[in-house]
Amino acid sequence: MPIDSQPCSDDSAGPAPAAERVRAARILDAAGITPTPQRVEIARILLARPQHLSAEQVLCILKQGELSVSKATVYNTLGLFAKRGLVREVIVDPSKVFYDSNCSEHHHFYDVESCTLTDIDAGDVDIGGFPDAPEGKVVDRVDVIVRVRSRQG
Amino acid sequence: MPIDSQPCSDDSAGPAPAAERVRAARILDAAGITPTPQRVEIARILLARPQHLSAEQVLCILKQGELSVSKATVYNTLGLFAKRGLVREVIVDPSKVFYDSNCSEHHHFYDVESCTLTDIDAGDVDIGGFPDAPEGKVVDRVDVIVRVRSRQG
DNA sequence: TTGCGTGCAAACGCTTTGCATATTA
DNA sequence: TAATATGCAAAGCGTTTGCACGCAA
Repeated sequence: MPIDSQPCSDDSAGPAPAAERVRAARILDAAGITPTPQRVEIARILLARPQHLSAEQVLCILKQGELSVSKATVYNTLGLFAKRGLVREVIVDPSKVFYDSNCSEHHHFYDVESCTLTDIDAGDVDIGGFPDAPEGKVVDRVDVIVRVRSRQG
Repeated sequence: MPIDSQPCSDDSAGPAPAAERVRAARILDAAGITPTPQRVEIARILLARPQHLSAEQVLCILKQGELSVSKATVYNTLGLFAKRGLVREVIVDPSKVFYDSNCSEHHHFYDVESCTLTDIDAGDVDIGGFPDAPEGKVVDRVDVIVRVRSRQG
């Protein structure tokens, strides 16, 4: 089980933070989520671009900023975002959940050595029909996970 | 997050235990695993038929038998079996790993409410080609997980 | 004032580890 | 005898929960 201690960094070279915060706050409003400072900051980080971050990574990036956000709030907020459809939980590693800010339909490569996710465009994978869901059940979501590793691991 | 406290039971109405143990011991031998009593018992339970059990469920079934097996041994053994290809780890729930005794290629329905896995035959899902694995990487395994829930969840 | 959001610390649950004992080859 | 396996309890780690405080409607 690889331990990824890759240092985190908020290397978003995008618009000025203030503008990003406004954008983030609008997204929260649209999702019916009260845009508190902590939530706006987390949204700003996570929704800046399509990416896959664990709660720990989000917490680490937050620590580099001015606003202090507790661990519990990070977990609560990420859970809330996921419930409201702002991000998607990606479950590929038993030791942690990744939050994916790319909400369009797509799939993933998962590098089991670096614990890193990479998107696979939905158009690049055809999934032929699969059997009907069990009686009384409806399909919630289909995940395709392609686990990769270094040659001759 | 649904809590499944479904009681466990070793309802294998198959061959007599003694014969099953012999079979299990042979499988362990073939995999180069020393067939100790604990390992044989776990193999007997898990490999009796295609099924998906969590470590906790295995532990629970073991408690109903005569042989006592510690929690640590269950985890060590399941991890060893997975490493040697006797079972497959199925990661669909952040809170626990399932061990799948069906090693032929196939995929899964996962009922997020009952935390239950059901096989989907590999032949029933066509996966059109996906992009090449990232540079220097090889595909280890492709998982398709169809998450299902009750109608109008 | 009523409710919601936050921070903190403690609790939780699954899994792993350390070490002494027991078993296997 | 040398190496491996087991049991037990404790430690780890990601995540959740309980509760008091703070702030907005």
